[in-house]
Amino acid sequence: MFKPVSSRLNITLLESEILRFWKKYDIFHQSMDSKEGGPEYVFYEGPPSANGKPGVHHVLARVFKDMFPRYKSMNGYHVSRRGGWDTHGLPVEIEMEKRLGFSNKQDIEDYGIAKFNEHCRDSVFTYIQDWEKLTDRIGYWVDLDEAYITYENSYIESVWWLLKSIWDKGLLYQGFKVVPYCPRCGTPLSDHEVAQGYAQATDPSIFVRMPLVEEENTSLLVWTTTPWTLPGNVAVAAHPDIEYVKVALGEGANKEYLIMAKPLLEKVLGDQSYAVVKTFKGKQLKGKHYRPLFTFMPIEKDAHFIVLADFVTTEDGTGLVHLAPAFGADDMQMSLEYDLPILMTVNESGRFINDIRPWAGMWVKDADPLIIDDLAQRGLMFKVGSYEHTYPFCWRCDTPLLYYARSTWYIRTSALKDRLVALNENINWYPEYIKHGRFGNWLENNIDWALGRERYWGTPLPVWECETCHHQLCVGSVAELEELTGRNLSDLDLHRPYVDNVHLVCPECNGRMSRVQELIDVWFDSGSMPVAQWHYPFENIDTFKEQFPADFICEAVDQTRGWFYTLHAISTLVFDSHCFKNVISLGMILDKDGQKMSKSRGNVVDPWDVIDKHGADALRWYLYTAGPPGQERRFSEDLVGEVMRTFTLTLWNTYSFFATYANLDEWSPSQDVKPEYSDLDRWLLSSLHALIRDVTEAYETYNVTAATRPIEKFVDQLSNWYLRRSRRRYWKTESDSDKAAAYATLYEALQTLAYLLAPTMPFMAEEMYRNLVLEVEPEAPASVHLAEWPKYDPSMIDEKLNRDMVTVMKLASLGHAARNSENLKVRQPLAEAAFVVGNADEQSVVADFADLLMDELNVKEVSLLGSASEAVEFSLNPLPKQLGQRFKAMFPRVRQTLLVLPADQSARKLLDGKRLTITLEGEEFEITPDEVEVRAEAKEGYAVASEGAYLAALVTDLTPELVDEGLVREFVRRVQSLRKDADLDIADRIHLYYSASERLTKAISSFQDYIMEETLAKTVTSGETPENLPMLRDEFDDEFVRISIEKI
RNA sequence: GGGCUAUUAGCUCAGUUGGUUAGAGCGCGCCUCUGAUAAGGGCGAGGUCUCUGGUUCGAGUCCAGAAUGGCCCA
Repeated sequence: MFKPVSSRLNITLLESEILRFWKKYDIFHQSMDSKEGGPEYVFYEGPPSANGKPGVHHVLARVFKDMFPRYKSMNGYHVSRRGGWDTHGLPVEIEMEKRLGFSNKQDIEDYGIAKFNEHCRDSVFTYIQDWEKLTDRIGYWVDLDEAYITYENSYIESVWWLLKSIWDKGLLYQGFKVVPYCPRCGTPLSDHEVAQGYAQATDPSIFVRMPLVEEENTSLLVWTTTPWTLPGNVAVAAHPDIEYVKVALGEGANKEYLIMAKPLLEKVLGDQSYAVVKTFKGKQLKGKHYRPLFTFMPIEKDAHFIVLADFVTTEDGTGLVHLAPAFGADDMQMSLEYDLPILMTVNESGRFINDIRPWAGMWVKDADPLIIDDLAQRGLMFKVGSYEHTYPFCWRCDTPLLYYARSTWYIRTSALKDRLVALNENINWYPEYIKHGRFGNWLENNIDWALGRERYWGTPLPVWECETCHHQLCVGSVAELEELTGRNLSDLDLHRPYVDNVHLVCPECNGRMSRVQELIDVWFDSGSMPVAQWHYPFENIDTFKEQFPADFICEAVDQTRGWFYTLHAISTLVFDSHCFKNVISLGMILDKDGQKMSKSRGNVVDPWDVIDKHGADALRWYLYTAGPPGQERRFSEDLVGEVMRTFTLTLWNTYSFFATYANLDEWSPSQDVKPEYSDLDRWLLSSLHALIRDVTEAYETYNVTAATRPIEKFVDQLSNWYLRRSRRRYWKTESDSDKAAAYATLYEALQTLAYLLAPTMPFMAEEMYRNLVLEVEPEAPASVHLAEWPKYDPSMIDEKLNRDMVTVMKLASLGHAARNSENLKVRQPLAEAAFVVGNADEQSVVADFADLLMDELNVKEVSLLGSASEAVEFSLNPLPKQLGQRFKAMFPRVRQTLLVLPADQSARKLLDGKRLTITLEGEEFEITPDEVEVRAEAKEGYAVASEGAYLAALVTDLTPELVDEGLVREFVRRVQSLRKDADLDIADRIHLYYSASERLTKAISSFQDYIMEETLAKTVTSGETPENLPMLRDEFDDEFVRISIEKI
């Protein structure tokens, strides 16, 4: 016996029971332990940070992460799924600053780094319970008890080891990074802060001559709005593909040549007269040297020549851009590319340094007019004006921000660009376009990783520098630090400020060494997890080797340049290996109007609202099926409700139907009656095995929609076609081989669905499995998640049968349409339905599925209308695909020729499988039946419906017997609804009493046996009805009836 | 400003190597079926496939440009 299944589903109750069951028997750990010794499948959890509440977008990532480990586990793989938490970084600090009411770094220093960091450490798990609860509730199986935590000493030590490896390869270096900087506050501003302070500003707009060294009397014309940056100039950038010109201006002694971009000639020179001497592409300027405007500072490297850059535009200026690497991000980038010197002409207060003699100590903006004068006096100023634009100011003090180079640490990832690109080829991306698009482009244009952060709560950069001789060394472990200091540091917290208090003796000069101030980018933390989660190489050496690289990772698309990149970069740098083999990059979740979900918009959907209402499975299923995973998706609770109605409940009720009737019949998979499968059964099983095949294939290629949507379609066909057409087979009293086949087929389908749904709807699958499988097979694994993934049997798949059933469905649909067109209710039996089908192949379906069609359409007979039929008129539809490909440009004429042929006659030929011959411009062509569709239409006077090559026609004449039978079916339906209203059980027997009008009474008595069978009536009595029984009166088709039933 | 991506019915999405009448589900209206179902079936309303050019006998599909949304980076 199966556990009874109510047709009413209480989803939250069901899911909570299953959660209890999983917990009680620790099924999650069993699912790992039981596969010990099997092949490893490696999954990496991208660590979330628990200092904010989890939202529906976290659910998205988590359910996608969950399905593949579950699938692989069912296929015999051992999948350990270690959780992790990201705990460092600026967001944590900002949250804490807010709470403590701080507004800048000085506040933190005054408060004390130790105390501040202690608060940060405490705050990172503020919402950990929300995370754990939600993770558990949605059925995401991940090992949070063993989760790695990025702030732990062991984790940091592994990160140090990685940094040391990179240091040893000479790839960790100190350089400059240009940041928006407030000279008054003495601090860089974050992007967020900069965005608050944009305002309209007027700056000088000057055009300066930079004379070329090797071309007489010829200057580059260069534009800038920041004259104070000119003493820092080291190069000029031109666009490689823009056209430049050399123009001649002036007369006699004033004659000179200028070089600038051609499209900007008019704008810059206005109505001055000039002559274009030469036109050429920007790339031809590359490497030409010019005389520096200023020579205040000594320069050791080659400088003052033309470089090529894509960021040069022809919107403003001259198409030649002055580069001062200390004061512009693009400029700095070019200096790395061309190895240019970096001239720090300005100090941290925004004033010129002493080397800049005429203006030393002057606030740079004040120096602008003086610099302009100086250049003008030397004949280098071509034109002076002013320029209005938006410019960022400090949101605190309104000082104009300077873009200013600060010393910081970099990883020279650009040195390994080719490896980064090559190793990306080993990765399977889903969606595929990310590989060579967003990610590949990013790698191709790789720039060095700016690693340093001047902050407090994070992994300290383990570089010590000598205060005397500036010798630097990188420390890769606590043991190494102990050796260098000769102290026991096993209790040392590796965070600031404690680690800053560790000083070393310089091996070069015996001076005192201190740690540099910086922390590292928090992305380096998470990108280190393959190594650091195991405290490799200090422990778990074998485990690390077994768990690297990952088979599968999955996060949202915003991680492309975040975690995906840092994983890839670190493993390329340290191991020369890719880090993950398969990756799914998920689209973002938007609200129902396509807007980004954000707290400020107030459109954030709380996952709990959805889960409490529709359950975790429905939410999961929605997320898998709603659209391609890589695409952003609009989310609303209603759409999850739709999953519930159209999929979950359909499946549930099929399952409930099965359990109910199987129990009534005491059917079990081991019963002795040998099943005799019908075509309908064979069709369902054929579809089922094709489904197993397709879903398995989809999992193997990480195609989530293909692994889920077909299941939905199958369930729809199972319920609304197979079961609807088979219902009577379960109702009938005798337990024959046909009934056995019906049960066996439905059972196999439902049981298989439990397995196929296990990775995606773990709750529903568990419920079905435990009832359908465990109840009859107590030795089976206790959970579907411990069971084996089903294998398909190719011999069960009958493609022809699958196609035929599609045709049958189409004919049935047309039959219904035909009834509808004449307002003929399905309850009214008709004498005959006749069909036309498109081609010879399909003609057998009408005979093969005659019973099914008769039953579905409530007709006494079905037949096939041949090509000779009088009832049908044919026309030709030349098929553009076939004929177009064959005749190309001739197609329109071929089509015309076919359309003017005598349609009826040609169609009959084609229907008999013969070819047509047409003549076109004196040439003869044979047209095959595949190239023309024959369309059928009924002549007047029949109830018909047609679509393309298919047609259904109904014989509408009614005999008195057919009318009687129709009346009886109306009567039966009313008895049934009375039974239902009276809350009778489906198997309850009744006494049936009625009184009715004369015609109906006659009909009822002549179909008495049929009525008794349909309504489970032991007796049918006409006349007076006993008192106090459920009763119904009704009128239909000019007849009157009163019905009462009595439960026996 | 740059890169990537998307835009098809009121909503959520399909749409094969280009094939002439662009589909499904939900929602809406009418009808119908039902002792598994919160369901099923039929009909109907609802589309300048974001726009502009181009290639082609033929473009939702290919190419170029633009607009708008999203993500990332400046």
